[in-house]
Amino acid sequence: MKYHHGNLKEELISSACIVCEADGHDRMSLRSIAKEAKVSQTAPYRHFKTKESLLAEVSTRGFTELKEILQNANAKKTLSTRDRFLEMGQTYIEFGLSKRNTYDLMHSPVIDKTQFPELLNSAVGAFEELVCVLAELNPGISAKDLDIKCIHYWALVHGLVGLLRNDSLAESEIDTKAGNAMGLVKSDLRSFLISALEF
Amino acid sequence: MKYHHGNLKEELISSACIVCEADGHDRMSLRSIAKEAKVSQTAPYRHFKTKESLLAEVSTRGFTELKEILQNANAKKTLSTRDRFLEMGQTYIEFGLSKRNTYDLMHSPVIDKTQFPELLNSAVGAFEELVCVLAELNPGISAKDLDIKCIHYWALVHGLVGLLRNDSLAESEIDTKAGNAMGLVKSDLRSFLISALEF
DNA sequence: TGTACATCAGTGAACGCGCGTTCACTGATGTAC
DNA sequence: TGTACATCAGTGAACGCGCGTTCACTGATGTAC
Repeated sequence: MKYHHGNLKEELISSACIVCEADGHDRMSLRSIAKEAKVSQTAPYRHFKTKESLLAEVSTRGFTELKEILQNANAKKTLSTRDRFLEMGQTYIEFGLSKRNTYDLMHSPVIDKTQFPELLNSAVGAFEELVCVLAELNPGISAKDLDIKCIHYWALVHGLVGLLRNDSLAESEIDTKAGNAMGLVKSDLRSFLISALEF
Repeated sequence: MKYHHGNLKEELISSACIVCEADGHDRMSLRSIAKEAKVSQTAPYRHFKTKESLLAEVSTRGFTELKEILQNANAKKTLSTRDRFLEMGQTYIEFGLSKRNTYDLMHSPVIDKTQFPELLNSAVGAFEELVCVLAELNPGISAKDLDIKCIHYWALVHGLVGLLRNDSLAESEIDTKAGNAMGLVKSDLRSFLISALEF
């Protein structure tokens, strides 16, 4: 099933991922994606009804990748549950820092997740990886307490990504408490996680 | 020192705050701010060199307000230190949820904080309110451990704001674990904070 | 197998829009004598 | 106190730009007979 280009739909999605990470989801244009894919600016409309539906694909890819790397971290069965949990936290934060613009898109309200079931599924999938390891780490925990723990640690790593990305504080020339503390955390993320996760 | 309008600079800043919260910082335009202030679209240029410098003022106001409400929460001297800390956490989260677009601007990279010292100061001011209460709550703690605790709790509430705002998960029609857990936390924020803050 | 036709992926020009910013201006306010 | 002038806040038209999307098209591919 090859027409002209071959597989432009796929090509457009990966171009969109590249452009999103390069320019940021609020500055990326459909035109720049088309250019990246080396097709005319109207070609995407053969495969995506709107710009939003293409962005939804980018977001879905992001969540799918996040889920996979979390699974990989949790799959290191030579490690203790505790160490796998730590590994997942670190993995999550590194993802958020290295793919910051994609991470932003994933958490941006510009895409209405309820209109893209596949996107919602991939987002929930990443969350459930956290549920698994926390259930293993806390045997016999009630469902409600497990839920609360999940949100707790999710909020912690999500928030940390947000703070660490804020270079103006982290790398502030001004010698402030906030700047100092941020540098401390950034330079030894693992130690921070250990103390924050209260082991 | 009243010309024509009187105090257009102030008026523009408060109009900008209104428009920012209404439209979101990435969708607000200088033109709409001018319209809100009932002046021509070029009038702002008499008081602000660029759009960015006006946005910096909005962000500064946000941090200043945040600092003030945190101070107010911490000033309720009839409460125990623990309860004041809880109060501050709740206050922070409620601010993030009720002024979500302003909160976004405050954490957005569109404004280079290092170019607006007053903005940086106000941001650091809010942070220092957290330092105060945590120092009081943990007498004799080392400076380094205090820093780490600050980042820890700041990340927690910051992350929670991010998650709770994500309505597609929180109010998801689909009956997912993530949706359930989020609803649980949202409906009783205080209980969640108590368990998350590990008292 | 060859031909006529239908389908459909990709093109290039054009649309209308909102934006930040510039510019020459007007007219009110402040000031020097 | 009155007048002439300088200052400067706010105006309205215009600029150039990039954007999402539409449209009529072209030309390659697939299909029926």
